[in-house]
Amino acid sequence: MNQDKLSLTFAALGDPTRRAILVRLSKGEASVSELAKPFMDTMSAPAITKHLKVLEKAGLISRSRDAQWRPCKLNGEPLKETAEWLEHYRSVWEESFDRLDDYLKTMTQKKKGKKNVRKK
Amino acid sequence: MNQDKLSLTFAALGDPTRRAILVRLSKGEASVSELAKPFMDTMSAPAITKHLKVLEKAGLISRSRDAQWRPCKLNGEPLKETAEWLEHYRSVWEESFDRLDDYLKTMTQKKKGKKNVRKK
DNA sequence: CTTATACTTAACTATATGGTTAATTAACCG
DNA sequence: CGGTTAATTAACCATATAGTTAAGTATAAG
Repeated sequence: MNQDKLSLTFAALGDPTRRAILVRLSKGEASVSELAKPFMDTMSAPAITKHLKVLEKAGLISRSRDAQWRPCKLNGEPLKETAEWLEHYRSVWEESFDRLDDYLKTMTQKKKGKKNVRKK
Repeated sequence: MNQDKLSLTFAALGDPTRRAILVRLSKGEASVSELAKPFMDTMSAPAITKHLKVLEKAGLISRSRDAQWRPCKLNGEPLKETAEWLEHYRSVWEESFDRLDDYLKTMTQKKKGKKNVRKK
């Protein structure tokens, strides 16, 4: 099931219903039925309960109790950690222009053929 | 299978083996066997092939051909998109201190009881 | 006490995921 | 040609995921 925190978070984010729930929660606490409302026509209540469990296991939400309601609130911490993981590789996507540039230079040179890519 | 791009990317990132592969690729192109090396003792070659397919379907890597080798290279674009999705919610984790502050204020007041959270 | 509302649990189903071993394809090397 | 290396495909398996319906729990409200 991939126990590590990052994996749980990324996996939880890998579902559009769950991302939509998080977006809603970023605007403030909400009860389960409030969260379920946009999906009422396409999804049953137990399905939402399950999604909430996934989010809770990933630490993305926490839940309290208010009479028969179980208000959910967003916990940003795991989002922060995934953002930090990605940030570590920002150079990869920012340097893509540079690498395209390198590639074009290599192609227009066309002196010695390939073979300089692999080492093994 | 969750077709949308973001879901595919997040799901692909939800596995530590695949993240390790991406980390390796951020240091430059590599053949499949190079990528497989750190997992040789715990995982078979076909398992790596499958992980690479997941990464490829998410657009995170692209593959070329060099004799019997199939060098993989990282494509940062989807990482950028997931980072942007997360960035949209940066305020959520940055404001957590403020919200804690609010909470403490509310608790020390302790005048009118709860019930101001839910609307439904 | 009964009923309605909010939500969860249980049991089940279908498909996806992550892994395996064995066989296959493809290219190079002597 | 025959062998070796690189990687994929096929067939299979166990478990996880994402959903369902039906039943159960908990609280509020008449």
